[in-house]
Amino acid sequence: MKIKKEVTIYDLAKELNYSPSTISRALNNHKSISKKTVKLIKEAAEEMGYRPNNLAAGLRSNKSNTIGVLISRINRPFVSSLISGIENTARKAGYNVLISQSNDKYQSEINNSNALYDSRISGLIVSLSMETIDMGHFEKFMENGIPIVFVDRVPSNFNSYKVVIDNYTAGYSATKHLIEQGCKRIAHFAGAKHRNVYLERKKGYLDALREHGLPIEDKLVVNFKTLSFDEGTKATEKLLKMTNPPDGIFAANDTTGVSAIMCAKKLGVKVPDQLAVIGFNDDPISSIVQPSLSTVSHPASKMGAISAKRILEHSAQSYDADLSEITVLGTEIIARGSSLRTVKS
Amino acid sequence: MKIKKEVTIYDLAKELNYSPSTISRALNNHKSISKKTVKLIKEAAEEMGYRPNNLAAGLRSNKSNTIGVLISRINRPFVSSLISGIENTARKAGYNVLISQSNDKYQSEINNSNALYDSRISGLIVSLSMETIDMGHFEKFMENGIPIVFVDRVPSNFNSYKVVIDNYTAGYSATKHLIEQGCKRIAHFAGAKHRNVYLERKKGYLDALREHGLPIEDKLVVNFKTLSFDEGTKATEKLLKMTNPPDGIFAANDTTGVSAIMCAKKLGVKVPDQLAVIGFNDDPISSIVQPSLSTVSHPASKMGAISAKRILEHSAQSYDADLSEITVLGTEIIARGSSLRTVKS
DNA sequence: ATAGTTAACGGAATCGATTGCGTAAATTAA
DNA sequence: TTAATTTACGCAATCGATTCCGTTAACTAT
Repeated sequence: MKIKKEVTIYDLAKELNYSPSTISRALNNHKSISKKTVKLIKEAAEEMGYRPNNLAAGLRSNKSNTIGVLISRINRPFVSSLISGIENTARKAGYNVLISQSNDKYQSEINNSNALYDSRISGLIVSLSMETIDMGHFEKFMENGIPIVFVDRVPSNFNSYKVVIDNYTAGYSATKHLIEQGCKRIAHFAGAKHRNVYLERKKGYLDALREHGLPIEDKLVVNFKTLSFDEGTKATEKLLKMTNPPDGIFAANDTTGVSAIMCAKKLGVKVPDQLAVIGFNDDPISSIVQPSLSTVSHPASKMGAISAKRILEHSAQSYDADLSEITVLGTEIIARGSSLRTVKS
Repeated sequence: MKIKKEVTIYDLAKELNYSPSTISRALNNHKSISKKTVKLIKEAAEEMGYRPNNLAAGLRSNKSNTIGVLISRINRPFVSSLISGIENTARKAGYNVLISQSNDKYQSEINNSNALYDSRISGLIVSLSMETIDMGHFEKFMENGIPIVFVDRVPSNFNSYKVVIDNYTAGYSATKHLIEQGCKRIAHFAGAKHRNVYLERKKGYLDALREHGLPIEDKLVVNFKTLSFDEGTKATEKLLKMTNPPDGIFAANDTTGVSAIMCAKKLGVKVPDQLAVIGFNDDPISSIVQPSLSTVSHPASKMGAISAKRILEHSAQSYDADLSEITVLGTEIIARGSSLRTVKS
């Protein structure tokens, strides 16, 4: 296989009897080059198969036009939609997207953040790993003026762009919804305490109970490690076999919400009449399970688009931007069969 | 915000009284630098916060250590698992992953392939868009020695690495499975004819019917445009309202398979006894729907890992590699409630 | 007609690594 | 002890753009 030599602006310069500077300017629509020349050069570039070298351009101009994404794992509905939103808006602006998954491991997050840094990304979009507490590995980005947008799973002790939903209100509303359906003893499937999303959903749950005069029982709050299906099944079994089982569950994600429904059905517990369930995220499985799982909408793609836009805006302006801008998106309760009771008990 | 000047190998050279070449070699574990010096330099680099500049290194060495991925859309279970597999193996080898989604549009695929090319990726992994027929936009990669791995949705008229499953056998086995369950009139939900995956599944379906002496009816083969849930629902409705409805459906993906189950239930058609259904992919929804959807396993993550490995191997060897290597992975029929009949009719 | 602008382009340094070639010192072989 | 290697590094070109400063010619204003 013969490997062709690539066409550079020097080749174009020689061919057209212009200097490389003029070629470069023409290709970038610099105003000091006449329209005629620009047209001529662009046509020749096209014809000769010229393709810019981003490595060279990035090295010199110190702009890679690349957004780095640091997430836990890609193959989950929320995350893949998030990335889809990022990629679509980045692409429209001519930016590339570099991805890396930490698999929820702290050390991987550090390594990956370094790898992305080494590629001199224009900005970083991060959803923290489950384990991450220390933020030291993000400081070099700030020091070098590379904007970071934390999305969904954000830190509380680090000042930077953030794009989140109102997890507290969502948790409150989800719980309130169950209360309105007549639930008196509502359990909660909670995630890692140090991750804002789970902490706030739990706070919303607790406050909703309090404000509606319902008792808070420690035994009804299950702390999950990974919020997996199996973990959800076990927790549900344990709850339903209590002498005084709950009549409602607010699960911090849809996976465990669905597991609760399926487990309850297997145990002969009627959903929603004996046990009402609401999840979180609006994953595809939530509308497939029978009865379909009530849930909280999570604008994943939109959050991705906004995050990317923050980076693009930041790159566009040379002056010092306000790095502490926080975007809070609203959510909606999606009431489905798993919680809508015909006769309220 | 003060922006720090980045530390380069020149800074290290000055600080340690070595030449930049020695610094570079030491950092890359070049054998001609003594162990002592390597250790000294690496420690100083660490301490001074040195981070390599991939743009500079890539420009000079003509290796970006980056894999480009070109897929239709990320937020689908198969694709996100595929990318997850790619990313994990690429990362282990110190490679970055650039992603781009065509949204199944031909022109976007062209634009994205150019964008990836401009970043001088070390290799490209492609799952073709629904629309793509012409392969011209991939030629410049071949001409410049950049390996392409086509995965899942591959071209028939382009010679390059390919990683696929045996769609024909999978289609044959899925259909045979329905036949073994007693189905006599089996419908097929088929995808775009020019995409290998759908074409071959259909071929397998047709041959299975033929070899088992079942008639082939045009009306039972539904050609889908996007294989979406709504499309599946409509098709199922139409089929079930025929005077002589099918007693089995082999759907080319799980989404339409699930839609068939749900539609049948709504119309009062018993699954699997009156209508047995099998899908394709083993998406999460397939094990959630009731009855759970029989399907064909699709080793998405493994295919991603293998694809990435092809690129890594190709980059490692300087000699001309055999570009036409095709990897065919096996699949398994996952028999679940939607097709397993207690009493075979 | 002359000075002052503007338009259109060229020269050359620069970004931060990598690497072929050269060389002095240290080590080994004979 | 001397020649032959080997070890451990330095020099300087190079990758392919971008961009700060000119410079020339055409044009405009007075």
